Amino acid sequence: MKWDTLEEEPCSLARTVAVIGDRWSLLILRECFLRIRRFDDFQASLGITRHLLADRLKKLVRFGVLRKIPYQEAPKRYEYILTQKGLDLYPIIMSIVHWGNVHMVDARGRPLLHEHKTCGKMFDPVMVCSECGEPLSAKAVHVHPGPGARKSSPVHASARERAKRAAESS
Amino acid sequence: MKWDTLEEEPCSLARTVAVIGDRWSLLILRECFLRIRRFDDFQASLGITRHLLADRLKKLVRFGVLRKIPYQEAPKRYEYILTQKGLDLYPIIMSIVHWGNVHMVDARGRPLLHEHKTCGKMFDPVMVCSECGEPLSAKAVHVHPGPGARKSSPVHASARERAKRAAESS
DNA sequence: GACCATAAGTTCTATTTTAGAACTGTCAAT
DNA sequence: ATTGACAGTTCTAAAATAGAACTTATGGTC
Repeated sequence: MKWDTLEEEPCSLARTVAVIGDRWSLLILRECFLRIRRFDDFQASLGITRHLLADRLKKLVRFGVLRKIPYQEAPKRYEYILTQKGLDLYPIIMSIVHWGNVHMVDARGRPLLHEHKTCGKMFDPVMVCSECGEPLSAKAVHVHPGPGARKSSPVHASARERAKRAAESS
Repeated sequence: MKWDTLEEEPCSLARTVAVIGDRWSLLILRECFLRIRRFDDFQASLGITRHLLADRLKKLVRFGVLRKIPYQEAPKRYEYILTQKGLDLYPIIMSIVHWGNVHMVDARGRPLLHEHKTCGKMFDPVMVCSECGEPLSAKAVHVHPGPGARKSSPVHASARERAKRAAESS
């Protein structure tokens, strides 16, 4: 696959993967949410090569997730800060962290705890339905093609047929 | 960085990135949630090379996200289905899809719409606090070191000092 | 019995990406 | 004049990926 065409796929997941779907971007964004803003600080705290860091920051700026803000003239120096589009990635980051908390912790326990300033308590993120407020599970969701759907199904024909037969026989 | 050590980092995000943080894994998992289960079907609907698909499926099985279930003997054939650990990735998938819906759609609109069977309405996913039920934003969350935290801060010293000076001067 | 199709991989080479280290340019402070 | 901070760029070697062909096992067709 050509990764520069992924962002044009008729799939919101694929388009988001074009932005954050490599090994470094999510780690860089984690640092952004932890208030890291400068090139050398990203480099030192992540151990990423400078080459790749420059490349990824450029990509995140191009996608409008980060913005370069000058913090000094002579020599020109910039900080990388999250745009609103970048801040909106927070639910993705939090759901990833939460899955890691549940399924990937070792005996020592969670590396980080999260306090909700609004209510003052330690919390976990929960994903709910915008309409009824109930927690979401994969089985309770049905998918419909939207206005931007591709004509042919993304599902391979033979798989479609098998699914159809299975539905008929049930 | 050696990617095989990422899963041992004292960071739940890094450990999850070890599982899903490459370009193909999330796309493979999208297919799983759309009921794709067989090798050739993954291959045909994604256009991934067979080599890489075999590799990624093996990795997802190793991490306990997918399970191989035999569906025929002679010759032995398997289907790949989501385990509970895999099903628990649903909030990550949904938050990624939602971000793409909001920030990456073109003029034609969303490729997919989601209906919540429980309430019967089209919905968007919302991330809320488990304790008070309020929607979460990055600014309303404060991070504390947990029992599994590393001794030294993940934040580079010079950045820490800058943050300290900034806090004192405010 | 020879031939083709299905399915789930494996093997091969060529290309692309990444790692790791060194280097560049600009300015401030000593 | 020298050193250090900062934000990159440039280089080569190593690793990952793409793309296509091949393998193994079985069942059905001519």
